[in-house]
Amino acid sequence: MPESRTSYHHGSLRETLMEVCLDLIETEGIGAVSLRRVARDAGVSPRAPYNHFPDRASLLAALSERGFVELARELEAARAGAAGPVPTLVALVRAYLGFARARPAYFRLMFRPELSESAKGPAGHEAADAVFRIVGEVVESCVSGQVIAESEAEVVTIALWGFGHGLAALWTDGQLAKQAAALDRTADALVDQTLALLERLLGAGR
Amino acid sequence: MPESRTSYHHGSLRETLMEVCLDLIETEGIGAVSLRRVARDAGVSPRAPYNHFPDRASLLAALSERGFVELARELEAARAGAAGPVPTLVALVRAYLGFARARPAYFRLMFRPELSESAKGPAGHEAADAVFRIVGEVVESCVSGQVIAESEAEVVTIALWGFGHGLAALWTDGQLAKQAAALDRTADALVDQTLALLERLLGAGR
DNA sequence: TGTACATCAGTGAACGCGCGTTCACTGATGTAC
DNA sequence: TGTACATCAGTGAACGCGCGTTCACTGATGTAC
Repeated sequence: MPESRTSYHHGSLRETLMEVCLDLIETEGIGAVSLRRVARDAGVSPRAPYNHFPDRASLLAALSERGFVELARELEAARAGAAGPVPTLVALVRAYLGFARARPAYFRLMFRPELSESAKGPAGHEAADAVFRIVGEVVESCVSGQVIAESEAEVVTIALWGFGHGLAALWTDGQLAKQAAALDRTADALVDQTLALLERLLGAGR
Repeated sequence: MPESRTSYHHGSLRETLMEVCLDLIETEGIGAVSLRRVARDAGVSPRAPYNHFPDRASLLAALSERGFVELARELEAARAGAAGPVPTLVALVRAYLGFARARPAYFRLMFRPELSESAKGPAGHEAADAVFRIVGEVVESCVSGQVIAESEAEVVTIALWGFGHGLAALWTDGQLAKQAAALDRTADALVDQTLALLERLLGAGR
């Protein structure tokens, strides 16, 4: 993704490095990410990234944080676009899955503790908390709407998170496609049906 | 974990290398695994592992396969120890979570496609399929027991897998502990309650 | 509007390192007779 | 039971490589006067 550069200065190298890094994670995995490689792919000398990130870990941490911000944004959008407690909850899970599908590199990075956890600054933690808070709030609205018992709110939140996260992980790692093939289905269809099942289950509690 | 060796020959180096590798993954992450490092930790020269594994990828693939075999064994044990369709299904999920908790190194390795998928031989795929087959069979018995509608069997299987896998992943990656702390609970308690919720949900379908 | 100068964001060479893997070798073990 | 020999499973040095990071430098840009 190195757009050919005409001037000595790049203009937006920081941004380019982040994009290149995401591409690299997506196509070759996190193992392939090195600052040198990212620089090379961005068409810049090995030293150049150090003007924007103090070290390799910082680049990954910055991406992880941005991933959480993006995810929070998409969850907010899903919430805004849905009506009623249960549809909103399902929309949230759908958005979580859609994010993992559309941006697998972010998804992989965000939940890989050994690569970013320690390097994650307070901003990163805050972004991650925002995601969980949104889910919590929507579950809360389900409690108000008497779809979920108050005593179960926390555990339902965890269960939903696990459910969405697991499907997302299996999807981005190709496991779902493999099993779907064995069932003569596509992974997409399977996910859709699974979400429908979830909606029925939650609706039954109403 | 290098037991001091007295003889020139190690006796069970292959086994030792695999154990050392698991330890390494658990304590320092997959990124820390190199053949040289594993050899060093096993108290053996850098060349020694090549008498047992043709290359680095083979060691990881062998471990991944063994992980699936172990998981299948534990799921079988859980099935054998439970009575009735729904309790058996819950026992399966519990066993899946227990496996991830007890052997996080295996769990991480097994589902990391970029590290083992391509290198995985037919034996590896077979072991992975066995795991999914067990879950499928138990869901099938739920269909026979009229706990689950036949039309929903496949999608319930996927949903359960996603649920269990997601909780397991969040648990082993420390995410669950983080959120549990925010709720003034332990991750273990949260998982237990979530499994109880699952049991109630499945029971309601009876 | 020009000019001097500070600062920003690049280059390219170099460092030391651990890695995967290979080479030639050797101590220990097993087997045929 | 001994002995010659094949084979197995180690050692240790060496290779070339890409990596993270640093150094000294330089082209481009912004700012004070």
